[in-house]
Amino acid sequence: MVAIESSGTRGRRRSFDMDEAVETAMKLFHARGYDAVGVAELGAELGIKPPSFYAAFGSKAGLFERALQRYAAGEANIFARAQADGGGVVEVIERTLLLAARLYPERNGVAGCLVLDGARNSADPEARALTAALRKASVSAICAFIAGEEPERAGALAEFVMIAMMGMSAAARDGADETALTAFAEMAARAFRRELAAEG
Amino acid sequence: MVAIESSGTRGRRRSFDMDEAVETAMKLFHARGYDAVGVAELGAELGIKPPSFYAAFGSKAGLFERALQRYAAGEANIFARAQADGGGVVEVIERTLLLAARLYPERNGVAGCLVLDGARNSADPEARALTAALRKASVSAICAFIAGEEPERAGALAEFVMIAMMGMSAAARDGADETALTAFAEMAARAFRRELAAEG
DNA sequence: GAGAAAATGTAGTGACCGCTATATAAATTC
DNA sequence: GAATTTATATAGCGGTCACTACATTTTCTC
Repeated sequence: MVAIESSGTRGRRRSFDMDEAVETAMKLFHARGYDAVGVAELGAELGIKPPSFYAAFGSKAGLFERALQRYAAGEANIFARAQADGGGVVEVIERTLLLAARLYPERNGVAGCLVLDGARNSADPEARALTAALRKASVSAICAFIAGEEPERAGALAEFVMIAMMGMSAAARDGADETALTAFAEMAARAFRRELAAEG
Repeated sequence: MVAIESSGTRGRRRSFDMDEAVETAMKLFHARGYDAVGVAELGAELGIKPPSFYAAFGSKAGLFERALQRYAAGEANIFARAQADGGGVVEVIERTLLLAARLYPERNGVAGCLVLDGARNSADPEARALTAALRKASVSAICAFIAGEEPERAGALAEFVMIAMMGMSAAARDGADETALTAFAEMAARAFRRELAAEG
């Protein structure tokens, strides 16, 4: 018999698509937060039963980690996108803030940032640690970038940007629309520009 | 028999102090969020068993509502405190932001604002609605105050303050200390001052 | 004291939590 | 085909969730 589709690995083939499952889980976690999405619901939504779930992802936190990786690697990595378009510190930070204002408002039940708010108030230390690590990496990247022009105040300025993003994410999850967030982002961007210009 | 302490109402007297119980519940909800604090833990911490709990508060959300009222009526009502000290819009808003930076950092396991983050990601719509109502009242109060000097842009400016507070609360819950929050608050206050001064 | 009213303690409700033991089905290599 | 490997389905684990039925104790009014 000729194998129609040989995968090279033996054993029964997975009956569901991993990427698709992680994508679905990502949306669910993003929409309602880590704790509010149960394994039973994930299994039902993904079309897989508990044993397959745990064979594939190890645990609920394991799937959350994959969802976070997918999130951070995609278009939700706002600072990376803003940085990719080039320009100086002021331009990139302004683009970062405005992009957040455009991406955070609710769309299909999803609002804010998964990294900033996905595990907020979670009772699971593992889930909190996963998002915390990504936040730390994010603020470090922003800090390093700013340090290229302003090494002295890079830390405080990066913190300013991060806290502003946290505010926008929280506000978006509380229902703020793009207009409101953009108004905030523009004020924050002006503030950043002026802080950088002062005694620079 | 002479009644040693007649309460005027008949029936067995409550064996615990209501205010004390609400205070304890407030701290627990504030520290870990609404969903992460169970009725069993509340009962154990408050020293009351389920039937007394439900007789006194009606439900877990009922106790949360009392905790929120206590919180909003106390020293955590930052804007009210800043406003009470008098001064113009710029002074009051600056005081508000700086007071938040001083109050939000972790102290005894409690960080950030109960109204802003106490029910974040909660699966209970009632708990979310309770905090949402207080947020709405807060931003309305700030807006009305700003409108006294700047009726045109009061809405956007109040939103700016609110979103900045949300950012500080979230950052505090993620571990930001007073130094970091104060740096942010000062930048936000300068931004507010300049926005108000521009074409005012 | 009798009766009513309010709070209490004991015990347990059904539902959901994340997770797993066990057996079976489907794919491989030999 | 036999052995191995992987994924599947069925069923259920102990634990916690918010909440309650029921009987008892305490305190009131009369």
